[in-house]
Amino acid sequence: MKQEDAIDAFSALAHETRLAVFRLLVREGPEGVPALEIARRLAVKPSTLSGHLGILKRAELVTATRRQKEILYAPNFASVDLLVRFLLQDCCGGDATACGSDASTAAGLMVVKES
Amino acid sequence: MKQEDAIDAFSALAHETRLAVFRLLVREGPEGVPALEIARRLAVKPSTLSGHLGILKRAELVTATRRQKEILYAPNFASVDLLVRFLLQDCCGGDATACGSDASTAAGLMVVKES
DNA sequence: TAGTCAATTCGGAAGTTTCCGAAATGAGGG
DNA sequence: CCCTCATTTCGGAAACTTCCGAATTGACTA
Repeated sequence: MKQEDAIDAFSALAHETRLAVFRLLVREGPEGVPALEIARRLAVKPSTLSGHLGILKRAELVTATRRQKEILYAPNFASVDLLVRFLLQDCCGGDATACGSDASTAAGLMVVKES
Repeated sequence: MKQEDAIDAFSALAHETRLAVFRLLVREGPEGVPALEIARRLAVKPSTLSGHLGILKRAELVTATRRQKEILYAPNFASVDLLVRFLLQDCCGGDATACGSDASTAAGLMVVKES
């Protein structure tokens, strides 16, 4: 992952509506939710939502698949995983025990990094 | 964690210089690095960096501690952990096996969520 | 092919973020 | 107390982001 891609992903999530969309999709799971249903549930105008979905899609945080007339949006968990790994890469110069000592929860993320 | 806090954190990371600062601090570990050394290593003007460090600090992604004349900045791993948990909260309506099926790496993040 | 429903594109006004030089603040040491 | 060095604050111009109505595209059905 390049820095630029990480910035696209963080920018995409750094917005009230887009973060709400992503979390809604995470809750709903891999099946996906149609654009217009997302718009209705979050009380956002369809044209506005379309722009936001485009940004999330370009950042590869969501996938879009057509089902008849509708387009279903679903979260891309693999991208979140890559993003977190990128953020914590080479933590403490590679000696992960050095950061685990003061933040027990961070150790959990280190395990992810190693897996 | 409130949505607003998550947006502050994602916005903070959604910038070339700030992301580079955070990753530098992750690599350096919990000891911390003085502001002016960060500025030098990333070739950023001190006044510009100061604004960026303030944004990272307000988002609670870094901590600042004084050591004599210098202020040492260090990453806050616990906040990253909270942020990822917030993002993936109630994944697949609570049935984590539903998302693990198609993205093996995502399962790693789910483990974090459960720990 | 015409009709319908779902989703996207476009324009442009309003708001927000970014940058850096110069000046100000703050902490120590002599 | 004064000096020095580290860092922050301020201003204001340039660049980017956000919003939504109207028009458009695209896909399925009859």
